[in-house]
This record gives sequence, structure tokens and C-alpha cells, in this order.
Amino acid sequence: MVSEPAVAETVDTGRDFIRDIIQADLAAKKYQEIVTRFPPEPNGYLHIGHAKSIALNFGVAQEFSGRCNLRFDDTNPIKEEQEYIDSIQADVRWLGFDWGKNLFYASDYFDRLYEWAEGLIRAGLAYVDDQSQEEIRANRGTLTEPGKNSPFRDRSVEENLDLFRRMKAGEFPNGARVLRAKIDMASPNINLRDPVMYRILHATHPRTGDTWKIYPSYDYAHGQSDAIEGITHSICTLEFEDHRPLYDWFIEKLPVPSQPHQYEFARLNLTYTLLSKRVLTQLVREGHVSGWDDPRMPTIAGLKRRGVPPAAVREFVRRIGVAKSNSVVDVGMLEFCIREELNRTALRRMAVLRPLKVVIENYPEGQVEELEAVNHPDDPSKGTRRIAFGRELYIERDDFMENPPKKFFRLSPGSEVRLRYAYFIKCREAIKDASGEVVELRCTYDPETRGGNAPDGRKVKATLHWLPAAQSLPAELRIYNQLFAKPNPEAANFAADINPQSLEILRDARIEPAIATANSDEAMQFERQGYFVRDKDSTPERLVFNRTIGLRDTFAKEVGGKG
RNA sequence: UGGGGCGUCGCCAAGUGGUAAGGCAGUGGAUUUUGAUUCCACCAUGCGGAGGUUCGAAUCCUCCCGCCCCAGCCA
Repeated sequence: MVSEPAVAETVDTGRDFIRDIIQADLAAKKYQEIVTRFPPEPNGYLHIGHAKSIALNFGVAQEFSGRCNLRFDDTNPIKEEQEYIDSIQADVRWLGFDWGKNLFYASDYFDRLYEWAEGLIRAGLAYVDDQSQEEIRANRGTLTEPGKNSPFRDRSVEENLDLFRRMKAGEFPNGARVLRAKIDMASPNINLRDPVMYRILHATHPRTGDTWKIYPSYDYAHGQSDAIEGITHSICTLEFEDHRPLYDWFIEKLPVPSQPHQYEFARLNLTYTLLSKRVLTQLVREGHVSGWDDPRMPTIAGLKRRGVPPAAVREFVRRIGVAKSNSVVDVGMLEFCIREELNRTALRRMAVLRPLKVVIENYPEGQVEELEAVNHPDDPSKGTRRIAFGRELYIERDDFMENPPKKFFRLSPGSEVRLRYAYFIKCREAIKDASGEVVELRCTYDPETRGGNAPDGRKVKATLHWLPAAQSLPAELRIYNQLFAKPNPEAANFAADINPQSLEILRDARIEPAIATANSDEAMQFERQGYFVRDKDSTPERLVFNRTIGLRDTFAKEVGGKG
């Protein structure tokens, strides 16, 4: 459970319109306990948009001392799978929320739903329609024209009951008939034009197997499931606003045990990101990414593998708020939250992404000494570690320039810089290969500057990270960039907007031993570079790390350099 | 041209008749053994537009404009 702020917020005034409503309901003594639910359909993995809904539903329940159920909306066996049921639970838990014993499935209620449907038939409020799918569509009318009544709309209760029971018994093929609510084919709200309550589906359900041949539609199942569970505030996204009259219609006509109410908020959209299940499913199925947990995916599983801490996701959805206007949040906001959390918690380590060999000419051959480095500059409780220093080192290729511009204050011929926790060094010569590429630096160090400070008080303009050549380990580093190249990629033609540079693999990186021995799935900061986390592909023989996110880099921004 | 929503700074978002919170981004500056972090400062005479009511309007009224959702036996 995410706990700390919960108590305080109970007495706090609502932070959004949903909480305002709940607070008012509580003040009016409308309910003695607030009950919400998070109702995913198990037909895909959860993504960061769901995190907003999860945090809202579970958060509200927590803040008002109520409860939040996890309920799978498993009414369409054609699309749903056990794998998704499992991943969804893992992801909600990872985010830090707990449904306790309150795990339910819409399929738990199939029997009751069926009985209530017969009740509606008896009351003359539902009928079996023999029209084909095409006929139903044609007779539904359009946005501006009313629909036409089905020729089967006025069947007798007996005939309807008989047909509906035979649908249930599996006597008819898929699509042969449906059960419809008898409301109003001329309603300006298309959802009220005799919506389908049950369709025939000869399909194996992940939980009920082959016992059912008919399945309830979302509109018929959802509200009633809410009522059965005693949900007080059924929170969903804006596109269901038009369904609310239908939601209320069923609740009013059926002998349900409680009267839940539906409230709608705007779903999350993020720049450089697509959050539609259709697109995410295709990205996976068509191999654009390695799987649902590819670190470039906006899925919870992807964020986790990427090294994003759950607290950062929670903070992000807290900051963006909950409202009703469609919006596209700058992905920079998410990145800020990730850096904020990781800066606070991540252990500091050194790694060289693109190594450039350095030989300290005046350092004794064969000598090795150990230097002390802090694990977190702002948190002494995280301790220190030792790093070996010797004659041959690696520094970052980007930290050396033979002909530097004025604003470059790293290493260049003749300049002096500090090697973090070690010594000041000066570059004497850059050695190049036949093609003119710098392959090695010949440097000298100042023994007086051990630890990084000069007794004479002289300053350097840069501190570089580095690694001893012998006492560091090779590793593969995977650098991720936005999956989509455009701020607002087109869902309809997403493949065209995929960023061809979304993954860069650095196979020759070096890392300090403490990184390899870390027994943690939490991200570490590789100083001056970014946050990295061990990937599940990593083995003792082949160490693999994912870059969660780079450090803020105002220098690169200024010179328009790399990211 | 039907119905349902929404329009406040580049991006989120408070505000519900008393004279525009906050965050992200951005821009200056200070500190810094991470060009990181931290700190300080700046950043809407204006709330989609036009009228109107009022001593006073982002908030109320009228008209207009723009954007999103709905015609699945998906959710």
C-alpha cells in the first residue's frame, strides 16, 4: 500500500472534481463507505494511462477510508486471456496498490446477469432480435436520423423467453440472434436505441470455459457488476459519458442491490506516445518492439523493465491531476518525476559508455591504489565504496576534444581536469590511428591532488568519471529514446511515425565492479550519464543494463549535441 | 444539420462574482569533486471570441467559434 499521505488527505479538500463529489456525498451522508473499482478488460497489458485510473480509484478509496475492488471485465472471451489476467495483477501490485480480498470478475456474475435479463424480458423491456448484424446497423439510423424498430421488437414474452433460453443452450450459431433492451429507437442518444445486451459467442472463456454460449455486453454487465459489488462511485473515462443514461436505465429497471453512479474523467495522453491497446498490441505482434515489457513501451511492464520506480509513476499521475478536458501531457513531465525520484534514491556509480584509453605516464607501472567514493552525495547513510586507480584508465570519448570550442571545459591537449575521487590529470598527447581517430591519451597526474583537491587551491573546470582499465568490467548498455519520432504520432498509421533511433546498443561499455555485484532491480545513477538498471537479459557472463533516463544535460542542449 | 462533453501561460492545472494558485518546460543568476542536484529571480493587465448584467465577471446571461466522443453482436 502507498500510505503516508492518506490520513492527511482525508480531511483535506478534494484535489479534483471526483474527490469534490465524493467529499460532498460523504458530507451529505449519502454513503457510509466509499467503494470504487478498477475494471480492466484482460485483453492486453496495463499502460501508464491505466496507472492514472488505478491511482485515482485506489487513491480515492484509501483517502476516504473506503475500498477499491479489482474487477476483471471479462465479457468477451474472444479477446481475453489468462496471461493478461496475471500481468494486470502483477502490474497493479508493482504500482503499489492492494485490493486485498477484493478480486472479482464480471464472469462471477454471469448467472445473476442472466436471471435479470429474463426478468427484463418478462417485464417487456428486452427482446430477442433475429436481424442480422447488418440489418441491425442499417436500422439503427444515423447521428441525425432516428432508427427503425426491429420487426422482432414486439414478440411475446413467451417467445422471447424461449428464444433466449435456446440462445443460452447453444442452439444457434454466432450472430444468429441477440438480446436487446427495448428502449427507444428514436433516441438522439444512439446508445439508447435498443442496445444489445447479449450476443451468441461459441468461445472458450478463460474462467467459465465452455459453459456459456452467450455473453453479456459491456453496457449490460458493467453497471450491474458495480451494483452487485456495492460500488458507490464508478469512475470511467469520457467516452462512456454517453453511456451513462443507459447505465442508469439498467440500474433503475433491475432489482439490483445498490445504486452506483458513474463519473467520467479524461484519459491520459502523452507526447511521443501512443496509448491505445490496438496500437500497443500491434507493436508487440508485429515485432516493432521485443514484447509488452520492452523498455520503450508505455506499459507498466515496460516502465518497470526500464527501471522507472513505481513512486515516480505515482507522483506523475498525482501531478497531472484529474479533470474533464482532453489533454496531451508533455512526456517531459514524466521524465521529471523519474529523475526526481531517482536523484533522491539511486546509488551513484561510475560507468564509461564509450571508452577512450588513458595512460598516466608518470604513474608507476603495476601500481594500484584504492580511492574512496560516496554512494550518494546527499545521503551519507548510503555509505561509501572503494575504486581502484592505476596507470591505465578509461574515460568517456565525449570528454576529450582535440580542438575544443571555448565553452568546452573537459579534457583537451594541455588542459587539466579532475578525475572524480582521484587526481587532477593533464593531457599531454592524443594518439591517433591510421584513420586519424584518437585511440589513446597520454596524460600526467598530480600526486598532490589525491582525492580531487589541489593543496595550492587551484581549480579545474571539469570533473570526469573514469574507470581503471584492469579493474572494470565490460557491459552492454541499451540506450532508449522515444519510440515515436513525432510529439503527436498518428494512431491510424503509427508505423510511419516510429523512431528508427529508439534503441542504441553500446556493446563496449565498462562498468565498475560494484555495479555488477549489485543485487538489486533498482536503477543506479551512472554519474554524469544517467540512470541505469540491470536488464533481465543480463547474465554473469554478459552484463546488460537499460538506461532508464539520462541526466538533464544543459550543455548538450546548448551545443546541440547528443542526447 | 442529432446527442454528449470540453475550451485559463508552450504543456498540465487551481479558481464556482471581489480583482488570475501551483507544477513541467523556458530564461537569467548563485553554489557545486556529477556541465547533475540544490537555491534565488523572471515567466497570463489576461481566462476561445463578441456583446450584456453588475460598483466589480475567468466565474452570471446571450450569440458565435474551435476541439473531442457516439452510428461494434469491443470495452
